[in-house]
Amino acid sequence: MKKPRRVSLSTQIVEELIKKIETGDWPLQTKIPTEAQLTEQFEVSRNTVREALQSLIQAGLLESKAGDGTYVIATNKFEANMYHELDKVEYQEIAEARQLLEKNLAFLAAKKRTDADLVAIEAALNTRNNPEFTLAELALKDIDYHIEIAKAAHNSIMLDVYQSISTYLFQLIFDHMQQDVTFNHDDSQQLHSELFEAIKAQDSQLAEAIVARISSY
Amino acid sequence: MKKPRRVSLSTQIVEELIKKIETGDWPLQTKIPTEAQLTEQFEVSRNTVREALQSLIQAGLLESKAGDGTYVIATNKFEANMYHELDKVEYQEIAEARQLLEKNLAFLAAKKRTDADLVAIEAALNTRNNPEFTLAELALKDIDYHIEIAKAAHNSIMLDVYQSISTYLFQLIFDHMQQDVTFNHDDSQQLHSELFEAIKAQDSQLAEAIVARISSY
DNA sequence: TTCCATTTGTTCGTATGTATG
DNA sequence: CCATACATACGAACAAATGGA
Repeated sequence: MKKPRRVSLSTQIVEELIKKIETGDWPLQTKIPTEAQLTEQFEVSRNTVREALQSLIQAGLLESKAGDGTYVIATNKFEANMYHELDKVEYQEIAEARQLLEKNLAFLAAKKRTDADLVAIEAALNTRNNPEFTLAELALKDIDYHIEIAKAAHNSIMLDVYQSISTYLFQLIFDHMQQDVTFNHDDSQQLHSELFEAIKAQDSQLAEAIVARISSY
Repeated sequence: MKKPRRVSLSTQIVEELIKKIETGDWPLQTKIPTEAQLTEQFEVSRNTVREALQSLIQAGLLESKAGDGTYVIATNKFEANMYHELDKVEYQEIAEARQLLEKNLAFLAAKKRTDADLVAIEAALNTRNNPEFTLAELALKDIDYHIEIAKAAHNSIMLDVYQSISTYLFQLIFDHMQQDVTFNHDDSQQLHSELFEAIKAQDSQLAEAIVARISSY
């Protein structure tokens, strides 16, 4: 009843544009093609293109500037609703939010992970545990690992939230590793492996506790 | 820098229509004039009328039915937000995210609340505990109360996240209260008062535990 | 600084499709 | 089947803002 059999052209274009944004083809701050270019690409009228753009502007993903162009200002619904500019937020707040979210996500992942999730998480873990990595590389892989866990939590809202701040986590994790003279590669690996095992065993309490140890490391 | 730039015709029409709705000229369920009539009345093209109507449909104040007409379904923005229709999956995810975030926020608030925060939280609590409220009003005040707690957590990221899902929370909380035949106004008040006391006493563990009881209610 | 090409913003007219009663 | 009303789409024109020459 509620499903329009025919999807309007502007809706189809909205889908295409969202794909570009979510896959990272058009990262934050990207100036997207002009309306004229999109008109040509999609072979529709400028009005139809504008209708699609208007939807995304309304949703808070795009922002248009007269005489200039249209820019990507958020990559998902949740980022769009954030009133604050993430890059102006206090370092300490990001660190705190990170720890809380990672605890929540590990808890959920342990409860809800599928076998397929386990495969993905283990793959990320093995990549992360490459001893040849520099600290910078390790920080990136660390984020990848936690994002896999976030996916296993099967809650798209929490995943969006975590991904929104993950961009800013790199600097945080990297600095942490560098400044902490006691940072130990092997201990860190050990903890992350334990986390995987807890999720595998579906021990959500343990998973949460291990994340707390990782974060306060 | 915010100079009063020219107002578009469609924006002017939006304002006229809102006036009609808010003053009660067009009460709920009113079938408003057809696009053709509005075109004539405002002396603009049908496109311009449609653009204005589209804004109000997006805002949730109007609803249009092809082949029939356009109807008033809410008379202010607050009502409009109540009409958020959630599918089953989103519903579950929001409920889950809500519980986790409220636990996190209560924990942080208990640790970091200032005396000024306490005043604000207590005021929201007292408002919430008005026994004359209907369930709908109670649901709204409930959200206000939790947002005050979120502010006391002093983490702008977590606050943003919570506020961004709070628009969806009304339906969630309202349904919960309505469907739960065991829902007890007094018990609910008691728990919320206990939560306030725990935050006041800065007992973060207890605050978190109470939220868990509230959510699983 | 002014000027200009580019780009988005607004508005109109028109045609055709789709849903309702 | 038909009249009505909304839905979608196209084309065109001019206005206004922007950034750079």
